[in-house]
Amino acid sequence: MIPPPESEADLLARAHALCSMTAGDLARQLGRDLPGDPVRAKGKVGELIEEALGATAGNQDQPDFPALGVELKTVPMDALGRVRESTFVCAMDLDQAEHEEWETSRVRRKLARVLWVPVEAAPGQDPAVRVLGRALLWSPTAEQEQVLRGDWESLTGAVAVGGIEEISGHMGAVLQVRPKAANAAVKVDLFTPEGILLSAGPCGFYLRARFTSALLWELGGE
DNA sequence: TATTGATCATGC
DNA sequence: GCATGATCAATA
Repeated sequence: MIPPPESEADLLARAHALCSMTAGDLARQLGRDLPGDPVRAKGKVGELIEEALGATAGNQDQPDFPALGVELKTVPMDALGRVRESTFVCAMDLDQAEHEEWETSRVRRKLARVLWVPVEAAPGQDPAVRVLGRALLWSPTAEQEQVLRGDWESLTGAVAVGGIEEISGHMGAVLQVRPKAANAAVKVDLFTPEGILLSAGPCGFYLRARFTSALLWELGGE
C-alpha cells in the first residue's frame, strides 16, 4: 500500500520516476498480474499506475488524488509521439441535460486538474512491453476551456432539445459523445424531450485525440 | 488510416 | 447498474 502523494510536486516526482519503465516492470514491482492479451488488459495499465502513485479513490466518484484534486489519465501514444486514442472523461446524464450548467458539470470538474501519463503502445501489442513516458500536470488554459465549454454546451443542448438520438460521435470539435457500456445490449430508460419513454445505450464524453495530442505538445512536447 | 461505435475488467 | 480504468475493431 503506497501512501497518497502530499503535494503536486510529490506526485509529479513520483510520476517522473516511472518514466521509461514498462508496464510489465510496474506489474512485477507491485506484485500484480497483467494479462498478456490486450483485449483482456484494457484499463489495467492505468490501474497499475494509479496504485504506484498512491491513488486512493478506487471506483468512487472522486479525483484519483482527492487531497490534491488531481485526476490521473494515461494516454496511449504511437512511436512518433502522437496520441492514438480518445480519452474517456465521464458518463453523460441523458435525462438531466437540460438542467445542467458548464460551471457545475462533471466534465469541467474532471478536467480541472489532470496528470497525463503517456504510454507508448502499438495496437494489439502485449501490454507488458508498453513503455511509460514523462508525466505532465495540466489545467485547461482559458482558450481550451472556452472550446471545451462550447462543445459541451452544444452537445448537452442538442440532447436537451432533441434527445440522445440526435447526436453522434461526429459532433464536437474536441469533446464528443460516444457509447460507453459493457456492450450494445446495455440500455437505460429515459424520457425524450417530448416525454416519450425510450430505451437507449449509455453514452459518455470523450476528448478527441487531436485535442490531447495538442495539449501535451503545448505542455512539454511528447 | 482516422474515426466512431462496441467492448473488456473490476468493485460495490 | 453504474462508477472506476480504457482500448479494440469495424467502417467511412
